[in-house]
Amino acid sequence: MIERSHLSILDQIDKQGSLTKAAEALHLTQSALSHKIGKLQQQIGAALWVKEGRQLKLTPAGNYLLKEAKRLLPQLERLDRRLLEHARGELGRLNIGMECHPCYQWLLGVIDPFMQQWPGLEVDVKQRFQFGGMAALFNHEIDMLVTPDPVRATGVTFEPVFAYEQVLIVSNQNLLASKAFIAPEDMRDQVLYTYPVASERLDIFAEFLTPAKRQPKSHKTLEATEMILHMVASNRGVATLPKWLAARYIQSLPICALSLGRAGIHKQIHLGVRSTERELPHLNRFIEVAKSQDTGSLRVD
Amino acid sequence: MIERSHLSILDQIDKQGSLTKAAEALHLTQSALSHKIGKLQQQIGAALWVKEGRQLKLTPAGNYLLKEAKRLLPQLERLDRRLLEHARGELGRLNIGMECHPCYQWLLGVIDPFMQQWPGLEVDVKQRFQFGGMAALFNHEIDMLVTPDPVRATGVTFEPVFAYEQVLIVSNQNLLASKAFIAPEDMRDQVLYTYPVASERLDIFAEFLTPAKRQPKSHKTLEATEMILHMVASNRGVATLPKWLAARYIQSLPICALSLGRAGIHKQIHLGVRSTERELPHLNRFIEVAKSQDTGSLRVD
DNA sequence: CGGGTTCATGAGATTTATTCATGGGTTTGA
DNA sequence: TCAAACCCATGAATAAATCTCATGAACCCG
Repeated sequence: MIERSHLSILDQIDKQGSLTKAAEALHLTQSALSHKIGKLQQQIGAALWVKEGRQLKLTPAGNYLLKEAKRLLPQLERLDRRLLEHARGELGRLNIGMECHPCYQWLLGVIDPFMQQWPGLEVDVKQRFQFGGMAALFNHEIDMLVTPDPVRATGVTFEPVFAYEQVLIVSNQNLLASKAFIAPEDMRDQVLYTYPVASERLDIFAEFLTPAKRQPKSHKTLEATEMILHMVASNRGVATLPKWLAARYIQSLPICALSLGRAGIHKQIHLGVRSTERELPHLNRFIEVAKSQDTGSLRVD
Repeated sequence: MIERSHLSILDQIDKQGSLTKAAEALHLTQSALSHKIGKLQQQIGAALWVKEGRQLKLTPAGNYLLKEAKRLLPQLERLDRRLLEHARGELGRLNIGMECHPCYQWLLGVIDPFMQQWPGLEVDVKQRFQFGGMAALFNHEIDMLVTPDPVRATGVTFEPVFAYEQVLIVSNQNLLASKAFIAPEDMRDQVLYTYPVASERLDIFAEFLTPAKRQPKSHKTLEATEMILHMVASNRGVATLPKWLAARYIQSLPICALSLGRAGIHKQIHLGVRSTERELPHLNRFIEVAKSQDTGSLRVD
């Protein structure tokens, strides 16, 4: 029976590079740890390490166990933290994951009214996932996924909550600024700024440039929305944003928004939850609040 | 720090219904277990059970922990089993999951040549998943998912390996047997037999009947392909099958196969793996073998 | 109200884990 | 090439934990 402590040992020996240092990290003597791993290997009937020089090197079985340790330990650590929250009397926590950068602005507008309606529930938002948002949902790392690209898979349920148009923002100085809408070939001479995301997951590529077999002059990435806007405002490039978000900046910056193609790129933000939890009252309420925001102040287009 | 043994305790008290019986199941005395849970609760600083009458009842925190236990324990048990396989010197195991009933016949034709090319690797096929095939893939319950409905999500990669047409099989006595192809309204008077799967996941509904707003006279489900064929042969209903699979039975049974719509419903079996493992030699090889089967003896249409 | 059942508790016995002390192998560099 | 530094293994002694036994209190049901 593999225990959590065994997984920690594998992990620490890997992290620290030697049994002696791992022992220290685990608040044990070198001897204690040596005894422990000896017993562990005896118990499972296979070597997990072999001595290579004076170092320990993983066997295939050890490698497998280490991989699983790195997958399972974070889940157990999360368990500890959430149990601590229960002990502190917190009602619970809603962990939200996001797979779309600009959704953050929208999400904030949903979280505020929700938290007022459901006081005591902690809300947390995560944006980075080792194995992607879907894996995080299945692993219970998050309870709800915010994404414009829902997935049809058993075990999760997605619900559209907010429709928006994805537009190109360009400097007023830019020659494109006078156009009624953008054609794929217009991008040929443009520097495109986006968030650092694989280009297959960027709508302007997936739904606009790639089908027309076009490319921008170059493609640069920036983390912060403000930086991207700054680059566009100074006419060093163009970028895509949701129209409602672009609208907030158009008044204060010398930029304008243009549809991508005559029809424009139309997207919907979806909220995904595990199907077994779809009817949980707080999740249900959150989705309702999110939908009602749709017609609220954010709806600028 | 929650240990595996703690999770087992939660699980057993839930399963057995009382601390005393759980103690027995865990090969402990009632006293030992009582001490253990006392200490556990002290350690995490929150009650997990309250005494209700002479029984124990879970608190919200306990309920949360139980839910996580039921999710994590199977993963740890799988870990034990696979480690045992390593100890026995087995090279490894390829766990394949399937989300489409009739794929089984096809899969067998792929597994055989693969196992010959890769002796020593155990292959196992699972068909039931608590939280769906995608969750099983993310949880490492399986290493490869066979499905006709791939999903675009980060963390997994799907690859088409086999194209087929989904056809309607009807008795030669059936009035439809003489038609060139089936129209949605033809189904109005038919009893449809399918595998027991949610109808949204059945192509004949999702791609044929529902878009045309039609329904069969009734919809019955059966587990076994042979039973379904028997019902069709005796003209008690109709069913859908991949064309290549139907072809195997058409010679020996009084049935015939018809396209659904003029164009027919065309599907592809996809193999999905975790993106991080896409390049693993044995998975790569399996996908190659699966693709090469495409042009092999199974290709009957 | 009494027998049967369930869980809790303290003290002592038992098992398990850890440390201490030591030794042997490997690498490094003067 | 040889000593110093580093790394891991082992056995015996010690410390800590876990478990059992014995017992008691609360509860349910007839």
